[in-house]
Amino acid sequence: MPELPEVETVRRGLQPVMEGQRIASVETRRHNLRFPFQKDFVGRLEGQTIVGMGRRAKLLMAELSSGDVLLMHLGMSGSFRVVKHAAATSPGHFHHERSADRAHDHVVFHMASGAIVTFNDPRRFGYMKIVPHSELEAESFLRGLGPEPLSNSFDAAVLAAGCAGKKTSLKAALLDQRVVAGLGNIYVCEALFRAHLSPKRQASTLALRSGAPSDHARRLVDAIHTVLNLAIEAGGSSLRDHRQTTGELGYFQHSFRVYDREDEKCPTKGCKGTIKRFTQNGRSTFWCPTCQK
DNA sequence: CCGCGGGCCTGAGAGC
DNA sequence: TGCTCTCAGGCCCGCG
Repeated sequence: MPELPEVETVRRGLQPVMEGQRIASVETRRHNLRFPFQKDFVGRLEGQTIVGMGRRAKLLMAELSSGDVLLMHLGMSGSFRVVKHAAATSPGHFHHERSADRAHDHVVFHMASGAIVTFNDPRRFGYMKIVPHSELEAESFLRGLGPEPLSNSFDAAVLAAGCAGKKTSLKAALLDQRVVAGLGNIYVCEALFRAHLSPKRQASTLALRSGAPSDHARRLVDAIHTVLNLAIEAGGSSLRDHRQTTGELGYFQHSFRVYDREDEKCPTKGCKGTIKRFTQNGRSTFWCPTCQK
């Protein structure tokens, strides 16, 4: 499911019910997700206040008053849901507590406010890990991540430098979280389409030209910014698993220009091409061979 | 450094 | 209905 826009959508949904709130209790309903829960996982959460709910790449990061940080990754099928709001703040929005007992609800957060938040993950590729704030820099899930694509630290020069010398395809480079952090298969396809760049192009062709980033790099950065911002505004893309924390679907899938649109007419004005699909690095690439060069 | 295959899991959809 | 097969938004490993 989740690439940067979906994770950001989840973060924005969790923030009002978790940030500034104390965790009363936590249930783990199995011993593992992708990895076994750490020893005393629950004990390090209960009683703590969530000072901030942040995001880095596809990771949610809940900063705790203890100085620990709870890292949460949605894997392929993970989702969070606010199943009950704080009693005092939204008395009209009671949700029956049975909604906290759907299949694959693996972790349940009971906030001191009365709010209940569940983490559901059928495939269990997701994970949670508690790391002391002072050890974040050494944390393997964070170390080596490239720039945040929507931050000031990401621009055409940075992207070009990240692609320099890479013999792999441009698509593979964009999926490499060390080059830019947070893109996945959908948004890479969509950004390449919007930039009119071929997924097959060698990544190094975006490299600096006599010290300045190429127009291609500029176009691609613009396209990445545009598609991520539009997707966040739409609450992410729901192909199967992604839900907002309210349970609503995201709706950016209706705005896909190439992803999952094999055999459709290319939406580029004046282009007579047809959207094609092929396998690249073991994953489906959707593109228009006529206008992506 | 790179591509590839396999693995981790479950569920949805297609075809028979 | 039900079986079998393929595929899925992520990511890691080992191999050649």
